[in-house]
Amino acid sequence: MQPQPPKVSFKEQMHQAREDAILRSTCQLLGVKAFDAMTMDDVANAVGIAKASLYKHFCSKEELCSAAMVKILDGVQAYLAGLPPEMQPLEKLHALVRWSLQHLMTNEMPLLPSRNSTLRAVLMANQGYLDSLEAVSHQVGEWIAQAQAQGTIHPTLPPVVVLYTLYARACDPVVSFLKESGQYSDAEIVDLVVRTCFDGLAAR
Amino acid sequence: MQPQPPKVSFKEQMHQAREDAILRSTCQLLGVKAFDAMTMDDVANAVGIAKASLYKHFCSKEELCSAAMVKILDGVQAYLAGLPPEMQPLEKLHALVRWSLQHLMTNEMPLLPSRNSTLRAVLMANQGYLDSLEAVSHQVGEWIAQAQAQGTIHPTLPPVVVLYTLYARACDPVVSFLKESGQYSDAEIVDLVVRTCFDGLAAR
DNA sequence: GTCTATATGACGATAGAC
DNA sequence: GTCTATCGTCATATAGAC
Repeated sequence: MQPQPPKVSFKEQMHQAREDAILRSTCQLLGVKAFDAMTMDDVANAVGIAKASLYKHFCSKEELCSAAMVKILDGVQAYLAGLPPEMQPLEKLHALVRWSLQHLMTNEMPLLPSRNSTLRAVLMANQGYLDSLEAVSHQVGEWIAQAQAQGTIHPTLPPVVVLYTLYARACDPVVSFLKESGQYSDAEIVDLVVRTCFDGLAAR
Repeated sequence: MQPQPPKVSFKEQMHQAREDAILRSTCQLLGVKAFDAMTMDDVANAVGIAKASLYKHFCSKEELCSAAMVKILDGVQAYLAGLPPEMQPLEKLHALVRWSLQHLMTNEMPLLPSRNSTLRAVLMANQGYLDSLEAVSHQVGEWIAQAQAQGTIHPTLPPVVVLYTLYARACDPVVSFLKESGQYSDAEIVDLVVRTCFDGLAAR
């Protein structure tokens, strides 16, 4: 008799698939409502399972949301790793902001929780989140340094200011406001925000 | 017998003073925690009165927070009206952003509620807030138009994008992150954020 | 593991004495 | 108008049957 990896794997696959579905729903819900406003009933209904079943996968609302956020960060990390190596550092930073804004446009969970949010406090207490954030920040930090060395990002700006300014686009309320005004397409809004981020408001 | 305005006025002054204290505490609390996370007990404790007394002034949490926000907007309006007329439009816009950021640094309620917040939905349903916001926006909109005519704000940017981008500084998470990093003074942080807002990240 | 049903606690709002 | 005490409601989390 051979060992039976597929049989064990099937059960685990089901488990994993359910967990993914839970995390996907959580990410979408957290894009639409704040941490405090989102209930575990919301998540259970969105997934189509009973609330009690959620707690078989995640022992608390905090842990669930932290896991969802880590999933998002892992997605960014994968996207950044897949950018063509010949791309210029400034272009890679552009791509990062575009990626953030496009996900913001489709109401997914923001890459960065906005200030004063309960979610922020939850995440800052979660080591897994901090580790993932550090990994992404390290990669982005390299590109910032390279862009400053090349003179494509202003060299006198502290790198950490550049980093946070880029991250902040991921929860920029300008996007929602412009979207609600109905005057611009999603693509136009992304272009406009990317432009104001890198080029500023003042005339050159 | 003459009419007695001072006597009536005294009682009203007490009432007004209490109401101001309630609004001040509310503004501070909403700077530190989100609408959902702030409780009426928090407000009552901060003011030093019983929770039931709050409801003699404001009939609901929503109304209280809307009033607090209108108070903030009135403060901006007064500040903007007091700017010297000889000031250039671009400088007035700089001053607006500085004002927002300085209040953000002291953890007061953001001028603009961030996306997905329950507070945003509450405010959008409040006519008094919308009126005050419109008044401020009208004034700022004039300066934006003037600055674009002078060529000090980039003329091809839609004015509404400029307006929202300025407003968004009032809830910019970059401020909290830089403040928590402890590397920069409050004044330096304000300078850096004003600079990235108007001049962007890219080298000129 | 999934479900229904429930325990527990928190918060918005009010009743009623002073 | 201010207080203490309380009600009604809702959300997190769990118990226990299947």
